[in-house]
Amino acid sequence: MVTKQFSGSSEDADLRRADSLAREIFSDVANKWALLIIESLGERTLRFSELRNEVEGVSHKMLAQNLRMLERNGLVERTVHPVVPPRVEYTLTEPGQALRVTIDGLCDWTHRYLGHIETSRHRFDA
Amino acid sequence: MVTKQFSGSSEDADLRRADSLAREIFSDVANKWALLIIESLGERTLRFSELRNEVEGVSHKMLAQNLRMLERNGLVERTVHPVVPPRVEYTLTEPGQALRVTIDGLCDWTHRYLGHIETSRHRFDA
DNA sequence: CTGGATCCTGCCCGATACTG
DNA sequence: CAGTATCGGGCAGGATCCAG
Repeated sequence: MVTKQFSGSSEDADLRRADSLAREIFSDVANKWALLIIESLGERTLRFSELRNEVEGVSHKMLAQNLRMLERNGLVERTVHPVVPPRVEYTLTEPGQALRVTIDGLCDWTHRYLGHIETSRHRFDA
Repeated sequence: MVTKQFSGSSEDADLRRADSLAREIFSDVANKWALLIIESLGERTLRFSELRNEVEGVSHKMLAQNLRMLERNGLVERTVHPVVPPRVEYTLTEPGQALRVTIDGLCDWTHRYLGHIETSRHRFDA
């Protein structure tokens, strides 16, 4: 075994670690529910139950799971009001807002090419 | 049973159909492999086996599956050269290129906030 | 109302083998 | 080389129940 690192230097290791982290984040973010949640939040502050209504078709479990994930990554901020019944509010952080901008781009793209895609599908299915 | 439509007019039906189509497209596109494939393609033209090497970690099956899906939606163009062994090349269409631009934004975002996210995770995990 | 924990089902996806 | 079909294990995700 070698004491020194392989191809050389800890910079390579750092780069590899950053890459794997980027991949991880990419996997977290590139999922339907996360994107829809962020898009629904926009610049508003919403409660859990409100989000449940906003994000069409999301289950209780998926919403909770993704919100925790987004909170962990620092994309949403979770504030608990010590009242009964409990009131918990979610809002996008600055990184979250930045991400939302790119998601807006994705939505724009979807609507712009809706027609192209529909006809392309029809042709393909024949 | 009613002969007339519910809330009225076929425009509502059109809107609902467009929405469901948009959701469908969103689900197709908001998936890790599709995004990575599009990003890898960029403005190049690549063969199946080349894509297999480019997109780190993708399986034969997932690559074929996603390529068919992208082709169906008209985001990639598939050209078969009638030689042996067969040579099949993939390239982004104009809608595909447009989508790639927004994905680039996503990648930029990822790298810009890599640090934020890492520290946020660390704090959260405590 | 928020959000865990648990069970259970269906499907995703990897491995493999087979055609052109 | 490119692509499809099949099988099987594992995990995603819905339903439900409970706790604070």
